[in-house]
Amino acid sequence: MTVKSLKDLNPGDATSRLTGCAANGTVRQGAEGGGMPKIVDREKMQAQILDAAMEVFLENGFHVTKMQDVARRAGLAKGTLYLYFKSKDAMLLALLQRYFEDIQTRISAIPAPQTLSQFFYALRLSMPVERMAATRLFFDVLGPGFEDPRAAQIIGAFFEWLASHYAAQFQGLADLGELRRDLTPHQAGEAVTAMLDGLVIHMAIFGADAETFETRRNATLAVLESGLRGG
Amino acid sequence: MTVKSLKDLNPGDATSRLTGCAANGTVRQGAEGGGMPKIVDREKMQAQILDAAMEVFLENGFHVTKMQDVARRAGLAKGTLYLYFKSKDAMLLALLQRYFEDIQTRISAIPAPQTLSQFFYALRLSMPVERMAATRLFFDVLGPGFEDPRAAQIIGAFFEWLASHYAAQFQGLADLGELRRDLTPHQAGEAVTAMLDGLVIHMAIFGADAETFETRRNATLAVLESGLRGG
DNA sequence: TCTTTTAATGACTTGACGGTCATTAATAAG
DNA sequence: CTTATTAATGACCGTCAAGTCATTAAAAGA
Repeated sequence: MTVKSLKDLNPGDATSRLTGCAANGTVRQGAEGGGMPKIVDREKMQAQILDAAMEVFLENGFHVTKMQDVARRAGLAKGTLYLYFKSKDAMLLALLQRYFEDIQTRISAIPAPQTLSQFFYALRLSMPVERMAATRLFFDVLGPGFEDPRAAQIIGAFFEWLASHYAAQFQGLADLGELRRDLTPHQAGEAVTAMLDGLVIHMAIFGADAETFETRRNATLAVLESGLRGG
Repeated sequence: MTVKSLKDLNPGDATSRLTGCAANGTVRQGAEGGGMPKIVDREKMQAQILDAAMEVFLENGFHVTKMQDVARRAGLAKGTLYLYFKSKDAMLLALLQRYFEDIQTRISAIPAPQTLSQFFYALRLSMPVERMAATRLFFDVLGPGFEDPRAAQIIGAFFEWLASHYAAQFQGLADLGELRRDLTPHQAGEAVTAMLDGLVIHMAIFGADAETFETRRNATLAVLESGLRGG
């Protein structure tokens, strides 16, 4: 909390020290003579720390988790974390960025559906049960208890992207006559996004097992599918 | 946090001191002779404190709000709060209980709809824009950052009730042929509950203005309505 | 091996806030 | 007014965790 105007998620020099980064992950800079320092790959270290952080955040939540916990999981000392992330908040923001970029990449890779049924089939696949844990984590960070608005911005931007992604697919389906005529693809995209959120969040609230979730999901998707086809 | 086994939301004697509470709000107990004490109505004080707490929690969230803030808003000293609530957590739980009992009462008062359209009309009314702030507050308290499971239980119980309430209304609509045949009223209730959650939560995430929300809501409800009618 | 430069460490500092309690104020009967 | 009883107060305490920094370790050229 209390982070106001981070320009950079990295501490130290604003300009990355990785300018001369080699492919194998080690770095070389111009040798001036005398002894040469220990070198690490900052990006790789940051990634490893984020892996550890994601694990413990998912287990216990952001606010409950201490930097000490992250350090222990990463096999480092607490102080070391601050060589790679300016603060706990900065670490979280980097983590969110990476997480949603990853989801976005995976969803983008799914080929455009030719029918509504195909669309819903893909939907189920891109919405794994494991996402429940992540959703619970985001609760920690979306409410007014988290001062930095960037967390909400990152997540919000993802949902906007998702809605417009669905809208694009619905445009294609509309051209094929698979979508009711009185809804714009854009509106349909928004509706589906809201629906999916509701599903996952319900799972998170109730701590429902996978089976309960599937029943609910199927009912919800059935309603949604015939609702989109038109009545 | 760290509240493990609260038996009582009230501090002090387990048996309420309000046994002899008069209708006007003051209390009398058997006089033994000598001077008599200053008396206040515990329930009324608790209600006033909860009013103040709700205000500041909605403005800033649960974790960010200090007991000092609640006290200031209530026009009391911090220590006084602990005469009426055992802890900050206990205060929140009492607040949640009251809030959801209130919503439940109001929703229960809506007469049973005779058509699907009527149902959705009532739905819009029972889902005011102001609820967005409350939803944001609950994020604070639903995630893994909040140790006490009772908060999630209270909210979860409300949604279970809501789903079954909708299910009962859908049963009636099914008898009138207003509902598709391949969905049980129970399933439809779950679906609608998930959908509503998604809507409100989206508002909270995006900080959307009322107009944006209405557009989204209308699209979503249109999909839902024709989805429930059958395709 | 020696030296230079950077990386890693964890005890310590700092600040914050939930909760307590000795003290003071208020009430009302005698 | 006195006195008994309860209510209210806010300085204080204990705890806890984020973030710092003087110190130590590691790497690698000379």
